[in-house]
Amino acid sequence: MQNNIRKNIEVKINQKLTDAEFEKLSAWFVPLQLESKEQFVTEGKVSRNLYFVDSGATHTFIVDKKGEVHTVQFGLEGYWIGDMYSFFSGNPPIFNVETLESSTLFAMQHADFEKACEQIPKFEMFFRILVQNGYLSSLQRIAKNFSEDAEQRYLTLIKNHPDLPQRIPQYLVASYLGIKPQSLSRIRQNLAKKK
Amino acid sequence: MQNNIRKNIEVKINQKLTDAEFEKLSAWFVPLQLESKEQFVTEGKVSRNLYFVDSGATHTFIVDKKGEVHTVQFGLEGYWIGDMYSFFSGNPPIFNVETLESSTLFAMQHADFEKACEQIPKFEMFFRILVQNGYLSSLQRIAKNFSEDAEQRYLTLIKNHPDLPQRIPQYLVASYLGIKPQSLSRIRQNLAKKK
DNA sequence: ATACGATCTTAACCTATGTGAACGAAAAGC
DNA sequence: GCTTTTCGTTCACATAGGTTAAGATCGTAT
Repeated sequence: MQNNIRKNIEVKINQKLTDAEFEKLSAWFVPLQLESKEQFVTEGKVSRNLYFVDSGATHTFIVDKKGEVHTVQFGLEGYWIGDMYSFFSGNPPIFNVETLESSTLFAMQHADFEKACEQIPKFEMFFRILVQNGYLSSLQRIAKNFSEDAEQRYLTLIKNHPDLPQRIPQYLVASYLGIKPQSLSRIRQNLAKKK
Repeated sequence: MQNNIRKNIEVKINQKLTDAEFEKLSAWFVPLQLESKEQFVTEGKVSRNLYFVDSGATHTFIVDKKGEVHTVQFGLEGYWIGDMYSFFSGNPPIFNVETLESSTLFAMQHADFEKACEQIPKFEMFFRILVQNGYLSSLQRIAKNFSEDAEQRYLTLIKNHPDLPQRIPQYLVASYLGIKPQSLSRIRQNLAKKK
């Protein structure tokens, strides 16, 4: 059942898990079936869970002072999501996370995460790599946001995730690109004309 | 000599290091005295070192296709810097790092880092926290860059680092804020008028 | 002290994106 | 099936920041 998790971990650490290791891990990942538009992590409400997206889609976002939504990342199949700050500190989260389609997640509680790190060194290694990669890619995203305009960022996004426009409402894609929906609409119009 | 490192680690893990632990660690941190404007990590040239800024200042940056510099982060006293991607993977770095003042750094080689993580669990814990914090703050920065204009970002920056304008050339502050030096100059002019 | 290069300022003009509003289309509720 | 939101498009106009270029300052080397 948690086979996607197994594959995901094995690819990242570039090693196989033994069946014994995987069985232990499996027990700590609780399946969670959600409908579309369910917000399961809310700014301010402690969430000591780490989630694996088995199928479906989510987005992690903040709401600014003007009430505007800014998407920090999308979570598609095979992504690990949640509010790491709340997960580790036990303080209320900084981010919100919501499903965008009906989704199957696996949730791991912080207490079980600690056990997993202690008992399965490969899992600890996996997690270190996960966080490192996330950190690096967010630094690169900061730089890209400064050096590329919205059109280029949009093209890169749909090149990397061709299915995204079909799955995710356009106003959320805009919020990920850091522009308004009308601007994304205009960009798409310009791109259509160019062809 | 490496006392700042000791304090830095102890604060982050919220525990004391024993003298024995600290002595071991000390041996793995090699002091490095650099002049201003020395580039010690260069995009493309493998750098398997992690650096602690004991005194001085550095900036981590990328150069885009147009040859423009984008500062990803400044490293002041007490900051940990370097190209984590190269450090862990052994591949060439994604970022460049350069001193902005004459600086005293401590460098830790990757091989020693591995030993430190194995032999001193508190160090491994420290490093996990360091990377997690970095990841979170970069995600927040992405969101802030979208929700605030350059003037607000500038005000926040100098509020958090009042000494920065005296230490760092303005064109680099601009590159950190994601704007051109002329624009920062204009923003400062507007702020002066407002008062 | 002088001279040169690097940095900062200012200003006029340009462009990408924001704003507000109207409209149509698609989706959701009844 | 009809109605009501929600979402996407388009347009006219506003604005933040980019571009270019000219001077003014500052720093450093000679």
